Amino acid sequence: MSLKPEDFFKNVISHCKEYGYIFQSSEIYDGLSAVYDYGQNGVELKKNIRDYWWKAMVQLHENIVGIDAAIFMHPTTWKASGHVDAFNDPLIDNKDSKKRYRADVLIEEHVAKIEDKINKEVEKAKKRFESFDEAMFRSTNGRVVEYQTKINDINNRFKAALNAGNLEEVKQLIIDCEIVCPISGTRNWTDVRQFNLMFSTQVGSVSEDSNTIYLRPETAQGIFVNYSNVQKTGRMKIPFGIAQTGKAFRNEIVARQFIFRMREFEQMEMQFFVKPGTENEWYDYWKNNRLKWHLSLGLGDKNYRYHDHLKLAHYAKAACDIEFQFPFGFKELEGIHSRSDFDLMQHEQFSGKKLQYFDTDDNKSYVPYVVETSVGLDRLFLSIISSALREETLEGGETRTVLGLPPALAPIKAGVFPLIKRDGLPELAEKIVADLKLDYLVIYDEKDAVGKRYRRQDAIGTPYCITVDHQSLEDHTVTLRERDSMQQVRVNLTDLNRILDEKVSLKSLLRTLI
RNA sequence: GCGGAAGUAGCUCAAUUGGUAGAGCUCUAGCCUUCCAAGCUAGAGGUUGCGGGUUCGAGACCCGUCUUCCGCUCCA
Repeated sequence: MSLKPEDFFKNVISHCKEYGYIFQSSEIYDGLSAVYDYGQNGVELKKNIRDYWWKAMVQLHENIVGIDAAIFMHPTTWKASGHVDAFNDPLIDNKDSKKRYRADVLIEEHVAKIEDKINKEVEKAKKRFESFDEAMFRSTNGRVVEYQTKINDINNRFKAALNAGNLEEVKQLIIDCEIVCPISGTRNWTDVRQFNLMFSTQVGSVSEDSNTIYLRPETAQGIFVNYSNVQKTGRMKIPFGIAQTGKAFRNEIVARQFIFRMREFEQMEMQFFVKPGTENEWYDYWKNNRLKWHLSLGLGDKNYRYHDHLKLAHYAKAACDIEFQFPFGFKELEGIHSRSDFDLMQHEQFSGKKLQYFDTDDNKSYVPYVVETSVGLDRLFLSIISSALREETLEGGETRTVLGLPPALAPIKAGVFPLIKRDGLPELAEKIVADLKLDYLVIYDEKDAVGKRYRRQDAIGTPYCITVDHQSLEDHTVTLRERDSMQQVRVNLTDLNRILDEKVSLKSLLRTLI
């Protein structure tokens, strides 16, 4: 593909729209930013990806079960998880440099500078006096006391402002401290805005107070709060996992790049509960296992890489991403995190319920450690569709647009065509459709020349086309045309089911994982 | 949120300095008959993203707004 990545990405987006994969949300009302709808083909591809993940996780692992937790959860869940506190950043922009800062960070840095000044005074004094009482110096030296008072004032004002949710006061504090933008050097600041990661809504009648609940920003907490339910009712023995797919919602500051970062998106997560001390080996196991799953899609091994996190989130002991080479560069596709016992401990503390596991081998109880695998279904969708789309130049200079989807994931498994629209060919084709549709989503098409029908199916990624001709009426054979090679073979009607089963069923993909 | 670019039929794009909104593909009905986007006939599809303004007249110029793409920023 000689197109620039930027233009190629535009092609992907318009192809998605043109062929019923993805539409912008509420398009007739000018759209809704960073929200997208899946069309008639998109919903099938997405469902197939989800099924493949689910079967690879739940069906192929005897010690993994699934759940489907509600999107609404008790508000305390998000206090326990850290989402309420950790994601309420006050933000401020410098109008000259166009740079955005966290207001709290600006103030903290300012305070740190004053502290530096104090330390310098202390150092100077240390050199000057033989016997030096640092505590005494700090509490009596005029300049140091002045600095310290300033720091205390700033901290007090800042805390009070944050607690009161008074963002104007935060801005005033930045102005009063004469904080300048490190880039532009100016004090030309915008107002401070609070950015909330979580969407909130009200339960019960509208006017009742303090019934605010959140739309979950991750599905994982639904698993953690059900840990005990599943462990007990499923008689699960550690190590075991709980899988879940579902919608999550994040109020991203900038949500862009098509379906890569959306405000409403679907996660596929699996939380694996292990004995403390064994988390590292399980972390490695899932790191390998998940990459193997991705590679099985056949999108090209060089399109994937690991990215180990150096800076870790508050709950994590180790974390890595599996990144994929999207049209706009390598970006996170899946995260594998060693979450320690952080989440279950937090929920124990906030709920007052024991979330422990009695290990019969050791004859003792403990809170299990967790290794998480978390993949974005929409990102996976984008990785697949963007690497599948290609434009080929055929002999004779014609071009054809092909969506080379993994056959097992393709929305429509086969197109069934009568070569011409008479002589009983449509009837036989309809009969084939009636038979195949019990197992697969197939499509009947009799409009236009057969070559055109082949191309139509190529563009939506249908892996096989079955064409009925006059010979079919005599010997019950049809031509089976393969999408990528455009090769045709003559096969018996009675073999169709077996051949499709081999080529396009999820089973064929799942087998590569074992 | 800031800066840049863009928005015309389902898709890809035209439309002279401001002067009747068009083509190809797609789609629908029919003819023809046929293994790789064939041909013919007829038809559908538009308040030029939306709202104001300037003008005798706006797709074009001005203002606002929405959406998308790119860059910055943020990202459990």
